[in-house]
Amino acid sequence: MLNKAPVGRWPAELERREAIKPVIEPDMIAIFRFFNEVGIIHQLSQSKFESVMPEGMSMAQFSVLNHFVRLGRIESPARLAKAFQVTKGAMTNTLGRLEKQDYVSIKPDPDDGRAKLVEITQKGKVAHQDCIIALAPILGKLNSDLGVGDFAKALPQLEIIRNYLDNNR
Amino acid sequence: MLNKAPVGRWPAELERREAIKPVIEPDMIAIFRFFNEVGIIHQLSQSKFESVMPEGMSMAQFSVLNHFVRLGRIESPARLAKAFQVTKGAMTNTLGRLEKQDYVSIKPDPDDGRAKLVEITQKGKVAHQDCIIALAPILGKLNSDLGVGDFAKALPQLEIIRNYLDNNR
DNA sequence: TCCATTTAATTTATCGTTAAACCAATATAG
DNA sequence: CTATATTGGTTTAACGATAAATTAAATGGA
Repeated sequence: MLNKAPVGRWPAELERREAIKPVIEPDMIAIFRFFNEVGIIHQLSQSKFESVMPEGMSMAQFSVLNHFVRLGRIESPARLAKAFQVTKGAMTNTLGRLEKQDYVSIKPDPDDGRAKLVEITQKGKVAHQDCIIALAPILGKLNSDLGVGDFAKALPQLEIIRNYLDNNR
Repeated sequence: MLNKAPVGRWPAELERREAIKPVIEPDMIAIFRFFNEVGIIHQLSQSKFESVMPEGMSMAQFSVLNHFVRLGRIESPARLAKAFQVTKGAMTNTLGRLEKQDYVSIKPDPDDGRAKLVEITQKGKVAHQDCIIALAPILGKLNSDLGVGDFAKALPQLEIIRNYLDNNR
C-alpha cells in the first residue's frame, strides 16, 4: 500500500520515475501499518472486554467510573471529555447512560452557570468493582498467555505517538 | 486502576489483605494502559486521516480500495470481511457505499448462488490515488516530526498482540 | 459598561461497528 | 436421496464516536 506514490514531491504529479528513488516510502508504509494494527487491536480488544462486562456497561462507561475511583474527585463533563480525548458530545452521551443507571450524580455547578459537576455514586463504585472482577480473568489470561513484555515494550512508543496526535489535531 | 483486587483469588471476596501481595497486579495495569493508548490513538488517527480524505471517503472504504489495488484480484464480500477482521454486516455496509459511488462493481458469482464477486472500477482506482495524495502529507509530517522509529519499534509487538487477539476471540 | 469572544453542555445527523436474526444456496452425512 | 448443517450475504437495533449547529453563561478588552 502507498507504494506507487513518490514521496517528497507530493501532491505533485504521480508518474513513476525510476531515477528518483522514493527513500522514505517504506517508512510511510510502516507508519500506515502501525495505524492498521492499532485499529484492529482496538476493535478486537474492545469487543472482547465488553463481552464479559456486566449488562449495560460499556468500556466507555467503565473508563469514566474508573477515572473517578482512581482520582476520587468531582469533575466537570468538559474535564472528563479532555481526559478521555473524546468530544463533549460523546461525554454527554456516556454520562447520560451512567446517570440513568445511577452510577454517577450530575448537578449544576454553583460557581459556573454553564458547567455541571459529576460525581460517582455508591452504586457506581459497586458497579466499578463488578467490572474489575469481570475483567480480571481476561487480563490474567492475556498476562499468562502473552506475558506483559510485549505490552510494556510497546507502551512508551504508544505514549509518544498518542501525545503527538493529541497535540496536533 | 485495578489496584484493589488481589489477583489469583478472583472472583472471590475483595477485602484487602496486606499479607498476600498481588504480584502480577502491576502487569495488569500495564496491559490495561496499553489498550487505553491503543484506543486513543485509533480514535485520533482515524479522525485525522478522515479529515483530509476526499468527500464521502472513509478509512473503511479506502482500506477496501487499497486492498484491491495492492492485490489486484476479485474478492467476495466474505473474503474481504475476513481480511479486514470485520463482521459481514460491516462489509456489506462498506461495499454498499463504495458501489453507490461506482468505486467497485458487485456481481453475482456464477459458480455459487450465495456469493458475490467484487471488483474495483477505474473510477475506484482514481479515487484510491486521490486518497494516497491526500494522505501523503500527513504521513510525511508524521515521519518528519516523529520519525519512523517509534512506529517501527512498536510494530512487532502490535502484530503479536493482534494475532493473539484474532486467534482467541 | 458593553460587545465580542470564549467556554460548557446539548442536540442532531452521519458513520462504522457488533450481534443476532434471517434467507438462500451449498455441502455433508445417513 | 433426503435431512441437516454450514456458508454467504443482508438487515435491524444498539452503541460509541465525530462534526457542526445551538443555547447559555462567563470573560476580557475598548
